[in-house]
Amino acid sequence: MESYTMLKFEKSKLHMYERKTPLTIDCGLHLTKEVLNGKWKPAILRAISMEVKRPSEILRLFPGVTRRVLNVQLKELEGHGMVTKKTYPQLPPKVEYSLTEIGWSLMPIIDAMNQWGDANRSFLEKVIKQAPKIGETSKSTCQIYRHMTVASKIG
Amino acid sequence: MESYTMLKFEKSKLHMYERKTPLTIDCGLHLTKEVLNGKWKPAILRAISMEVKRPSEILRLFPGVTRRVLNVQLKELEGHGMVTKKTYPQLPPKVEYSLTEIGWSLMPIIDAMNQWGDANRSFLEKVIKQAPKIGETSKSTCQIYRHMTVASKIG
DNA sequence: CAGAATCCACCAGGATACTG
DNA sequence: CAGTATCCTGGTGGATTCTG
Repeated sequence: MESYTMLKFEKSKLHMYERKTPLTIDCGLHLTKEVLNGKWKPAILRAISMEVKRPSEILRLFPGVTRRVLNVQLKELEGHGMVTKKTYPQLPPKVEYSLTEIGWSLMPIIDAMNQWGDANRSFLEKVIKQAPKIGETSKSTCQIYRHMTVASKIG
Repeated sequence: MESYTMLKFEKSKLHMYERKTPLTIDCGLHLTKEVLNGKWKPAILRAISMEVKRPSEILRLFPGVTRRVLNVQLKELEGHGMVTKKTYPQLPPKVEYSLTEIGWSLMPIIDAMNQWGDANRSFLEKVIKQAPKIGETSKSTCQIYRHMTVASKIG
């Protein structure tokens, strides 16, 4: 087609053309994805929403996450206004995170993700294993359900 | 609260308790995240759900995505069973993607993400810009709304 | 227990060019 | 128009160590 020839020889012009309706018509998808961007962010938010709010507790909950990574992601969540951090000036140090209002408003989405994954678990585990590519992520573990049990026992 | 005191002084007990069912209790969150893992995956799914099903159309819709990346992510989505690919053996080649049933079942989540991002756009754009870290991702553009308009005109 | 500082490996994804 | 092959880089997140 001619347009292809154009693309080859008049690339700059076409480029300009494309750029005419250029940018920043971001859809909300990307904003949300940005906030949830991080291997453990949704899980962390979910944990905090279930009263697992101390870093050490969260670490116990997710054996796969490092202290550094947890700190980084918590800091990002805090920077994005999804959680607030409360430090108790005592020894040993004690820190608690809580969801902000907007952080709470994220929970339906996270719950939906969780439910969808659970509902389709067998299928998903199969196809994800089949896929040669990123199938590694499945090594991440999540003990949140267990914690719920434990928590209910504690409570 | 007493539960917290317990958590402090009988930590080891709690710890043991948690560790007893040690691992691989992946929660659905990670499965979902795996499927949606990719800078453009949700947007692509959304596009396909709105009858933007040809690669060239999708490319036009998202100026930020490359052909190669689009192909990769489409292939992953196909591998995960979220979309199916139909190739028309003709010249010029024509390809159409459609959502599978399970792919469709993902749309409520994607829509929710989209709505949440839109509903909190001003706040999110502010805090994401503030955050020194990953604020770059905002350069991604999304013309899906534009396309909707265009599509309605075309249709 | 909380958290910061380094160092580092890996890969997602962008740029480019070519084929059918 | 669709798809592949290379090459390259930036950033995420893992490991380790040290402080308060």
